[in-house]
Amino acid sequence: MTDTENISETEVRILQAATEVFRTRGRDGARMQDIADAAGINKAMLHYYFRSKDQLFERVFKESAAMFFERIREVMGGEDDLREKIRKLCTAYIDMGISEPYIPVFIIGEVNRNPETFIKKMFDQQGMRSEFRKFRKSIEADIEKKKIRSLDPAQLVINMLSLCLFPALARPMLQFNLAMTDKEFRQSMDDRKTIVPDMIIRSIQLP
Amino acid sequence: MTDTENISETEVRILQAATEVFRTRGRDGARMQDIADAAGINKAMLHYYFRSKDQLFERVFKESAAMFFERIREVMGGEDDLREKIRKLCTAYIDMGISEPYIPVFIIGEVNRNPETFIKKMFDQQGMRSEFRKFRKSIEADIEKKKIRSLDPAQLVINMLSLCLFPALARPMLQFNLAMTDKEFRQSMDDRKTIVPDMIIRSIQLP
DNA sequence: ACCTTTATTAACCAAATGGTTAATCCAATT
DNA sequence: AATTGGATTAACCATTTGGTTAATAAAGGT
Repeated sequence: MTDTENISETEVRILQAATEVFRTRGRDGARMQDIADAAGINKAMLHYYFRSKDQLFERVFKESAAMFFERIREVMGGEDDLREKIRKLCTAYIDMGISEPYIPVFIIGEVNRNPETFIKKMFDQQGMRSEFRKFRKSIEADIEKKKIRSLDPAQLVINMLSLCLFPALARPMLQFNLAMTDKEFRQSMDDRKTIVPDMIIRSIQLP
Repeated sequence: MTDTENISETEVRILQAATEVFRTRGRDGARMQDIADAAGINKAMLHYYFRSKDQLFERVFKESAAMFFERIREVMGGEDDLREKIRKLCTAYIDMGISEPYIPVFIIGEVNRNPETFIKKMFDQQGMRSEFRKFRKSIEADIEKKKIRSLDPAQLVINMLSLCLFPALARPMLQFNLAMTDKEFRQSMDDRKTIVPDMIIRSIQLP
């Protein structure tokens, strides 16, 4: 996503540091000084390159959102058979929840604290709505052909995202209340890579 | 939860205002002055009754957590048949997501920004772990009696919470990207009160 | 009426924080 | 070598913010 050409090394380091700090502390919790320290540069440089905290945040958020939506866009727009799409998407999101859990946490967290207009502007650039239209069409075709039971495509998407992403969002709570060790939690996320698609597929199968 | 006796009217108003402000703005985003304004009192009163922002936040968080866990505790510990438990829990949580969406958003949001020790201390008082132990036992009994397929009780809990709570957490994102109006979203949440339990129950049924 | 305790307020304070500035450094250009 | 333009820094500034204080009002007990 980030233009690697025509962008100074300092700028890259700032963005990396800002991403780290914003994702862990959130927009309000993040301190410009902390970002500068993490990048190993002077605080004034942040403003030199990005003018304000708002603009720096916007940049980081946009890039995180792009990563977040990349998978779902690919899968929804792809040419695979529906079952295959479901398996791919679940694996991709559960993996993201394991290896980069801060991304969903960050996106969901900020989306809930910001005015609609701001968020809409960011999501608009993701082109999700057109991909979803395609996906809806292909689902409707499958229903027509009686390959799957009649269902609302939006509900299918919501179910997939819920089952894949919620555990990453709620990890500290789940792990504590269900009395799981780090290892056990990690193992159960691995298990979910088959449990979840199986469950989804069973839910769309004809009776 | 809140002792209505032995607590001044001012204290109650502060707590209501603080709950409102913390839930919408988050701990870091919340300003003591805003809370005072919302309560219609002087800022010094906040410190008079609750000493510090931290302690006020802790109080609000604890009460929110109590509401959040109340349902799952009831259901997991109850005497109902498993299918009935599942239906009750799903309805309760989806309703919470509709009528008080800030509660799950708040809990999940803060849990991800705070040190483990802090959170653990709060969750400990919810007595969730012992309820979960009972629930696990009853599931294992059902598996033994071949009433349901063999499964990990923790995964069942994770699946229920995911399908019920994620939509409330991700609402702004889902609604925008799936191009749903407020009315449509609300309707689809209502639909989920049957979709979700059906899906869960189908997933635990013997082949 | 007088005293004590509790509640409430306005004014104040110190620290933190986002942002600015003026000076300096440094590499490329002439 | 001198000039120029962007990169970088230390010091500074204004505002915000959580928290305190000292004075006052109200309530309760004697």
